[in-house]
Amino acid sequence: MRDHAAPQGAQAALRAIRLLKLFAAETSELQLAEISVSAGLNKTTTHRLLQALHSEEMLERNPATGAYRLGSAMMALGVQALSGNELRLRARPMLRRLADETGETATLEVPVDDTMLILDEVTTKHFVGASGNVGTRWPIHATSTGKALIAFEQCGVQRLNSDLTALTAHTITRLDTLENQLSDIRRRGFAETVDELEDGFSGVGVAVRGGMGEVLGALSICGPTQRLSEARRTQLGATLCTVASRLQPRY
Amino acid sequence: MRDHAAPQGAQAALRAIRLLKLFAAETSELQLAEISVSAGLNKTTTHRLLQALHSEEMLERNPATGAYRLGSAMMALGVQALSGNELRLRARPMLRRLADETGETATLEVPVDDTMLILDEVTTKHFVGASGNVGTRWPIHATSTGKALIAFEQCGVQRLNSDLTALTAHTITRLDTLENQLSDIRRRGFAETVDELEDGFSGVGVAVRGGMGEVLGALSICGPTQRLSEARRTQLGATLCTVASRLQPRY
DNA sequence: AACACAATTTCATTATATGGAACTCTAATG
DNA sequence: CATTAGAGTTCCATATAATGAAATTGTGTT
Repeated sequence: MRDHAAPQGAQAALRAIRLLKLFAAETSELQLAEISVSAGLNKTTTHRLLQALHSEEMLERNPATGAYRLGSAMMALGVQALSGNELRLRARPMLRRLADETGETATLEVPVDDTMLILDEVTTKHFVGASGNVGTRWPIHATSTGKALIAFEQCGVQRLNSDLTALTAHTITRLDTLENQLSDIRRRGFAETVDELEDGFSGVGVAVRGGMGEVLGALSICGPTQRLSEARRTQLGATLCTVASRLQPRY
Repeated sequence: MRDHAAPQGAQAALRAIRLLKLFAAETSELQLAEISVSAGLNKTTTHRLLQALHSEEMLERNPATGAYRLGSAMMALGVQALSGNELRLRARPMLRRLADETGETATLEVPVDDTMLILDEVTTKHFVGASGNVGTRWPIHATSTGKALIAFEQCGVQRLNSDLTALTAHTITRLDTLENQLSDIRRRGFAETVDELEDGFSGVGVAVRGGMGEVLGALSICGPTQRLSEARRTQLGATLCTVASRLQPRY
């Protein structure tokens, strides 16, 4: 993506993929006309690409309304992507321990465009399985994980547009303000979010690397701002850095 | 797909999608050369399409080997597809009841090309959550769910090639033999597999429909052949037909 | 019946996709 | 060290496939 630009000569393929991504939003069903507008593509072209996606079961259609939604092939590939994700498997026991030791919520997240996708989450309230936020996505600029990621990822900042959406009164909405934080994050090794994603919600995040040092995602510990004082956040940051470095494979 | 042919004028998009589908198999990482061969595409073309998929994070690369694997965007879309799937949500309580009442394993499955993807599964051994087979795919021709599906789905048989892979000595390997079963399945309302997928494993499956009668997937009850006598399978078939019809939304 | 808007189809033009060939990179071998 | 093999990447001319304007069909509402 940002460190690998889209190639010349694959416009149609890219357009199809970008159509698919429209369905990653909360709205599960979309009609041709709205898709065409959202994608900024001619209706005929959109129609043709949707038919291609439909013919391969990446999208299916609601027969009552004709609207498109993600299909069974998408499910199969998604499940395969998740179950093949080594990081997720390796991180689970560590997440659980983090949640135990801190009494807060621990998450593993990976970047998707300008968001962070929660891959796994362990809270102290339920130790059983994935909890409610797995699969949700949150803006990079408002999350500790997102900030940690772009601080360490090559060309990470390029994931963001110049206008950052305000989620609370505390959200950083200027790219240059955010960029000013990055060297500090790099120095300390962790990033923070304080009432930026949601009022009363704070978190600490660190980047997670693969065996060759490449940034794969991020870990976080998060909870009510009330409980996450600055001193505590610093402590949690140090804990997370230790865990992240243990999570990195050695070659 | 089979009832909707691939359009003219979307060759590149289709090729990209078909490359993605190569990663649905068990092998999680693939290199350019093998992908090119598997896809039957020129290496340059393959490379370009892979770059497109990579730039959108549908695929990511192992930096040590350069090999491609499914990426974070695939995970996000897959999770979205699963969580948006109404059938899965509606079927869960029924699956649990089925497993309780029968003492066997109950599954919900949807078709992906010539396979059935297990979307949900409840066994009597663990009532807690998804068990080990969710996300796995099995050949349509050897599963009760697959047979039930193609019996009722428009142009369902077109999902299959003329040569059906033998998994056991009992697997049906001729398309015409399988086609001969379909009218019987339609008459009875359910389909069976007996030692066809795996020796000692049998199942009963029924098609599941949406509100306009369109075939969405299938339900099954399965277990050791020893326990699933013909008489019992008939009984289970009737039970499944009742459940399937309760599962169908009414408009 | 008329109207509005959704979806689908047609077809001429040309932009984009294609693939052969060359090049670069990396690892293994003599 | 030089050579070889095979992986990945880049270049570029050509023609194929993609594009989109316009027309047609389908559906629901008044």
